[in-house]
Amino acid sequence: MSKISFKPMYQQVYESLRSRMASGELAPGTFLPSENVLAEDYGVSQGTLRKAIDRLAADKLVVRYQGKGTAIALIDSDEALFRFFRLVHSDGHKLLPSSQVLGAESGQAGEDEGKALAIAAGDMVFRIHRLRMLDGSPAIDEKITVPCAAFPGIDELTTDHVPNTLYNYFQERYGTTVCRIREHLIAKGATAGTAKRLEVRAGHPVLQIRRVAYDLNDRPVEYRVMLCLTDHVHYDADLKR
Amino acid sequence: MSKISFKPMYQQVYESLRSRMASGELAPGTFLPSENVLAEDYGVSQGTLRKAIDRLAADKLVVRYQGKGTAIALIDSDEALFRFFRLVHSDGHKLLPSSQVLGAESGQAGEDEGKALAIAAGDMVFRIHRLRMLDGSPAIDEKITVPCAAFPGIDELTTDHVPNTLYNYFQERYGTTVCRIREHLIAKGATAGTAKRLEVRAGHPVLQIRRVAYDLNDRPVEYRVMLCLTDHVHYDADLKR
DNA sequence: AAGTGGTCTAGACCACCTT
DNA sequence: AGGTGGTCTAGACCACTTT
Repeated sequence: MSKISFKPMYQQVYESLRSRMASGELAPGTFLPSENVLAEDYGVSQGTLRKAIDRLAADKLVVRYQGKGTAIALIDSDEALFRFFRLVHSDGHKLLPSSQVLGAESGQAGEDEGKALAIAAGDMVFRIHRLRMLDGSPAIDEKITVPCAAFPGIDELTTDHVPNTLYNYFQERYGTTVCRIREHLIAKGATAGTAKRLEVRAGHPVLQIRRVAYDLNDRPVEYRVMLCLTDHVHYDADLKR
Repeated sequence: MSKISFKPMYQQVYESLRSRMASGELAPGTFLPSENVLAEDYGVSQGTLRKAIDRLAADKLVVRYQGKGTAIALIDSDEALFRFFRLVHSDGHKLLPSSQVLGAESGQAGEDEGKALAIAAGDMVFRIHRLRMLDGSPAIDEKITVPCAAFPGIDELTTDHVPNTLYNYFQERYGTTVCRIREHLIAKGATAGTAKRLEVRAGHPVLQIRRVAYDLNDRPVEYRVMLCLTDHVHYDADLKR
């Protein structure tokens, strides 16, 4: 073994478990084998194995229940929407946007989409266009692009059957877990189309959020552009060093 | 001992070390006693003590050097500016803004400032107004408010002597370590004054970032409003779950 | 009672830095 | 050589959940 490739055991175990989750061998919602069993399997002590699971738990890929076991995290349930949703009402109260799907159809990836999703321009993608409301008035004009190759059969979705918690759908139907997103924010004037949908004049300042979502293998699985009216809402970022 | 107040030893040690850092007893840039010594002091095993320091290291409050010891993190040096600075050039290359101080004077806190800094409106504050440039053209119109009570003597700063890495200055002169910031982002049209300074027309869309910075005791120590031209720059947010 | 995760210990060996 | 942090082990005891 060459020296530069040395990795601590707990890291190897961490990576192994993580890739077994990525491959679908360990499915969301099920329980891991107990720490004793896993330690035996990997031929390490329980302490070393715990250190690996500590990292998975810190990543929130896994949830521990004392006395019961360790479960592979599900993205759905209670806070499905809010894990990656940083837009909050300025009054502090929660913000549960209803949404109205304006379109859902497949097409060929453009320049931007291809680059964001690490596919070739022209590859098949599926697009969802949706308008999210807040307190009854339109607040977010949202366009979502997803590579068909990663989600076979997704192009059969119709406007009336787009799930409103998409990441939950990815996980349940495709075993794809979104575990990281990256967002680029700028301020710009609303285009004519966006302005009409948001019921403001063209050029009205809107917050543009360009998001790329990554799965457990660090591959981009979704590209999303949101144009937000921030008159009664703001983007909340909390940076701990 | 009542049951509900039970805390694991490693957490007690973590909190103790953290508060000793907050009080200035453990100063930034110095080294902690060795793990063996600390374990002895606290009457715990080395493993338990390591777990406490693991958390401090995860918080980046402390840096470990194998063979040398564990140092209390300094905020200055190389990446002082970029730890909390999320604005990056759209071309990807780094962005080192030069700044031009437009004003630095004390005054009384207004409504917003008081609420953000958890002080009463009317309490003395010190304000810095500064314009940051990017590639030679103005890009950020920045107003900073700091409570005088937390930084005695800061009102003696003059326009020509405002340090450009403020958090570094807080730490070196006052022993105050900014360890967390919270930012609220919205898009809005530039006011007349801002527009003039940024050399755009009034109403031009700008990204407004309202930041509150917190010290180790979780007390707000700075309030900052940045108005950013995002024509060649964007705000970069990375959310791992 | 048996199994699970949660805490804590004592000790071994290693890699790295300093003297 | 001696001290520091980094890894790993084996075992103890506890709290919680299930059977």
